[in-house]
Amino acid sequence: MTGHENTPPTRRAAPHAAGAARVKITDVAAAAGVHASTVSRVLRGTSDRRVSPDVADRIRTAAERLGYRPDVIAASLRTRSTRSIGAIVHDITDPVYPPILRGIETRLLEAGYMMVTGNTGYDPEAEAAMFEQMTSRLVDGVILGTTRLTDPVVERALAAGVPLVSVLRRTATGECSAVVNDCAAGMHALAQAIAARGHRDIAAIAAPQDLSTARERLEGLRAGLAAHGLDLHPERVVFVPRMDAEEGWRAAQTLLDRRAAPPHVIVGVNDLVAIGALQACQARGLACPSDISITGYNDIPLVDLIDPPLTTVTMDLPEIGARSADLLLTHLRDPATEPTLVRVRPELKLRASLGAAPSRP
Amino acid sequence: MTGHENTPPTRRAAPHAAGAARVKITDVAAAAGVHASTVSRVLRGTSDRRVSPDVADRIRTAAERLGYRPDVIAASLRTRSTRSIGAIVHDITDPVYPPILRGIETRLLEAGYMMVTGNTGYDPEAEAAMFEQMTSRLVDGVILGTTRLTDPVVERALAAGVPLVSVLRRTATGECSAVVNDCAAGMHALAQAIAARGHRDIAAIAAPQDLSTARERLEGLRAGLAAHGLDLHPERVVFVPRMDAEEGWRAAQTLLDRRAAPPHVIVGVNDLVAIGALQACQARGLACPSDISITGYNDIPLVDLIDPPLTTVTMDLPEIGARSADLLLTHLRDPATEPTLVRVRPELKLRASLGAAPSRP
DNA sequence: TTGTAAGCGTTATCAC
DNA sequence: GTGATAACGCTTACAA
Repeated sequence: MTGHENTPPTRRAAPHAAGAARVKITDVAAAAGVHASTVSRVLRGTSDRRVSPDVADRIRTAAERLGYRPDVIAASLRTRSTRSIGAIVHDITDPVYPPILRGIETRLLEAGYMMVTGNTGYDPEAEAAMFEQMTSRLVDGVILGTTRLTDPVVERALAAGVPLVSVLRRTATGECSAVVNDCAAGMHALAQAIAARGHRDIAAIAAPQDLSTARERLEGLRAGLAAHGLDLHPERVVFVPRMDAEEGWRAAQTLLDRRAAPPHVIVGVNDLVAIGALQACQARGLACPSDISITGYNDIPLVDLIDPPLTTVTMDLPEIGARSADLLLTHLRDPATEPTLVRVRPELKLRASLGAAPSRP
Repeated sequence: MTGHENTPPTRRAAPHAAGAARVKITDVAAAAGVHASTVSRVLRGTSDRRVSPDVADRIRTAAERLGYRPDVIAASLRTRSTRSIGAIVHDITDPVYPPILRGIETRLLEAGYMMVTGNTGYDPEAEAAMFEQMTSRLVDGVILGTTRLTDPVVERALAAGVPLVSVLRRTATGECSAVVNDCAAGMHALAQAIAARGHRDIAAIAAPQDLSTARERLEGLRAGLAAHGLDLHPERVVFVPRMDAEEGWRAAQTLLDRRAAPPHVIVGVNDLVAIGALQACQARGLACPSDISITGYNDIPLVDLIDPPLTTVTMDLPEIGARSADLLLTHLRDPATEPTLVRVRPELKLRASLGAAPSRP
């Protein structure tokens, strides 16, 4: 992993950009014997004004022959639209994001937009910086996957009139459009399954409550458990700063250290955390699910194949991405569109990591 | 994936101009009592001409007070640089790509560049279309993760003088810079481990040979096996069109159908394919590794936790991404830079999915 | 139906 | 040191 070797050169073909000057719209116009504006009208397909078919043909032929491709930057300067949008996420290596981004991109391409992506690593300052960068007229709108319940970036977007859709998470007041998973519903279903298996001592690894997902999952779990006469003792809840496996491991250690007896179940705020917790338990000699049950959320790839297969909650991430793109495109088309909240219903995936309650006290 | 040309112009979007007109450089100039060009000099920090400190201060204060942020599009039109680069991959939901993209983005942000991403779904036409879109002056250069051994996109980039670096894969002739994993080395190590465990009947699930990764892995495997007196019978090789789990499943079925006895080992071209094969074997009642061994490549997240843990080859993907970004930035700074090939050495990860040869014939 | 001309906001290149 | 001016390549009222 450390040993790199640089192989020197084959020979370079031609010098660089210095070469062929870009063919521009006036070149096409000259070749077709018309004015640049006519070329623009034809190639852009503006329907308000028609051009005669033969002129149009001549222009298209010339453009083709010269290999003309419009300079999108120049066009953007004039039209005030870059036909690209920004997507900001915490960490693209969190498996929950790629399917969402894929869904977004697919829909955007259909609409002729490009996608600019940015990772912020859970750093609010990086979130703000990324947003500023993107909205220096680089993008027409933003899809925000880092949204906090009260989010400075969202406020900034609102103040600056930047079209913005929140994906996966939402703000407290719903002043911007969002496409989210119904976390409460997912957690209710999970709580029901936990109660049905006779578990009484429930623990949770929760995440910062300024993210709607984290908050709704914790509250949903509490409410769901309460419906079956169960609760979460404060000693049985640990908060992690980031929702990854390493933090999950650490949190599980904390949980197990707090009391002599391990809990019956550890409910992870997401799959990565649950996997970290699972490893921590196994490292301490606790077998899952016979000694302890563990659950996650998101159903990321391969959690159905680990040992034991992880009980989790699944959702249609590409669909969530696609719908957020749709929503943003709607806002772009009509800035007066009211903020909308789209909830996508999740589905419980029962697997072996959630077993029957152990016969311990 | 192909039809993303023009959408009928619904209504000229008035991108984020909800109300407040953007403050522009002339506003700052007026507020500071200087000319716009002076503002530009100060804010941009061009060192060729010095501005008196108090004027500079006045300008910075005014800019701050007015909340001025330069219009990057307008600047790009003038400077001919957008300070963003494009990253093209087959499929961002393939876990091999996110760490690479993360490495690329980190390095780019440090250098003040943004990243535009695009997925092509293994479709050469989509690759070409994406490249054209991006290089309509939207990006200064491209990092290509879809590179084929002879690649029209690379040729196009060369002809058009678009700075381009290939990541993960490379072309046959090495006419463009590339940062790759040393697949042959990885496969040699794997072949050695296979031979050492007494396996004789080796099968492979290979991928299209127009990708350097696929070709080098297959050839590396062949060479590695040959070094131990083993070979790959043609009946024991299946090619998949895409390197995902579904195709791996299908390919394994094909392999198992071809002969009465299953092979001792199935070597997957990557982890996803190996996982699909593993599931297919298990579905047919073959236990891994007691009845059959299976190996992958890439060491994607969680393959160490599945049942059985997957033997695979790992590499430093963020490093590969970062180095490709470095290389592109170098080409951007000095277009005369010679094409360079960087090889990153991989490391074998021996896990339970590779066991001893079964005692069958 | 097509041409004319005025920008879009910034920066490079001159003057002064 | 600072200001004036002319692009950068394209789009779009408006004129013809």
